[in-house]
Amino acid sequence: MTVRHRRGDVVARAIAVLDERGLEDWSMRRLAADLGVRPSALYHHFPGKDALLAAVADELLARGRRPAEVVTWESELRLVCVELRDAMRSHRDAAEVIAAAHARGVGAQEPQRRMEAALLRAGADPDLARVGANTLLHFAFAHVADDPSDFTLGLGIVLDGLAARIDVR
Amino acid sequence: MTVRHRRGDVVARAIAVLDERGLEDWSMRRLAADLGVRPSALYHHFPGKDALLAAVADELLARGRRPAEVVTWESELRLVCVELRDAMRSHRDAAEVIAAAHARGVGAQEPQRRMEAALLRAGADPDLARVGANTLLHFAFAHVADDPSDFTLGLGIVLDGLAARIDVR
DNA sequence: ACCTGAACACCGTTCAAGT
DNA sequence: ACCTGAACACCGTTCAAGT
Repeated sequence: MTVRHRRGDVVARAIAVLDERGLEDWSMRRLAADLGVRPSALYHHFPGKDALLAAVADELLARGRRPAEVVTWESELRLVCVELRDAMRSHRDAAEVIAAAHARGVGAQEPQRRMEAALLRAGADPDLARVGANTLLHFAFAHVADDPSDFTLGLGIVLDGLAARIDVR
Repeated sequence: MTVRHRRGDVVARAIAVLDERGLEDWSMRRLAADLGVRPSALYHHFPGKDALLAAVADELLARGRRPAEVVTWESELRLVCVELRDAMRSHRDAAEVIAAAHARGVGAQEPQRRMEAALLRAGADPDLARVGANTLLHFAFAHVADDPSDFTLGLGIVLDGLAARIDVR
């Protein structure tokens, strides 16, 4: 008699193990044990550890999305950054998981695309939109641990710099 | 007959192994083999892997420092960011090593302190100096892989935002 | 001061085979 | 579709002992 899971079960349990143990102590073997399954069984659902953690990152971001009515481009950028920040604070070591997936180009790509699009709509030229989105994204990555007020202050600094460059053209 | 090394030899060889194999394949055991020594010998020089890699990070930053005559606070901040960027590009995976050491609070603390001091001298209040230094530091971390022109553009965005907040007070 | 020898408690991944 | 069993090639770290 064997235990049987679906892909979604595995991701959900992976997040639970993350909360219980932290990323440092997260392993394919630990997750398998937690699921009551042999390590090799995980490779039926995912090609490897990186892919599994990328799926975790995407799931955390998806959970954090909220329907939004957005008026100005600045408020849209703020919203994406705050959503991202909240996703990164939603579970233990979520920030590392999301940043790592993004760095490998294997997940967590959506926030960047949304911000780049918003900047283009605002009238930024393609270079500025790309660099600006990247700057904001990494700003959010870097300041997960800050006070909300520090986060807002830093975000304002970057947005002011962007606004100055958009108005000038 | 045994091979004998000093702390500095170990760090230098650690950097060489990083260049040859990359961080992914860097291990205490691999470094030990490279030095012609048993893994346990490394624990005579360093308490563990994290401490050894923190020493690597500090060495890479120290190598990248150049004597500078600086006039404006903006040019000083630019200089620190460029030095940091250069250190992060000086060897394979140097960026990850430096960022990880900084994140653990175990090394690579100097650039941040220099930038905070520069901002204070420029007349920023303590909160702005702290947050600004952090923002710039993580900006540099985040944009190692960018074109020099993208790096300069993004840096300008952040510096403009800072300048606006310093002038206003 | 610097190193060996030997062990402990782990890893990620592969693959033939089972149901 | 999902899992087992068994193996391969690794990890970081500790510690008594050697020179």
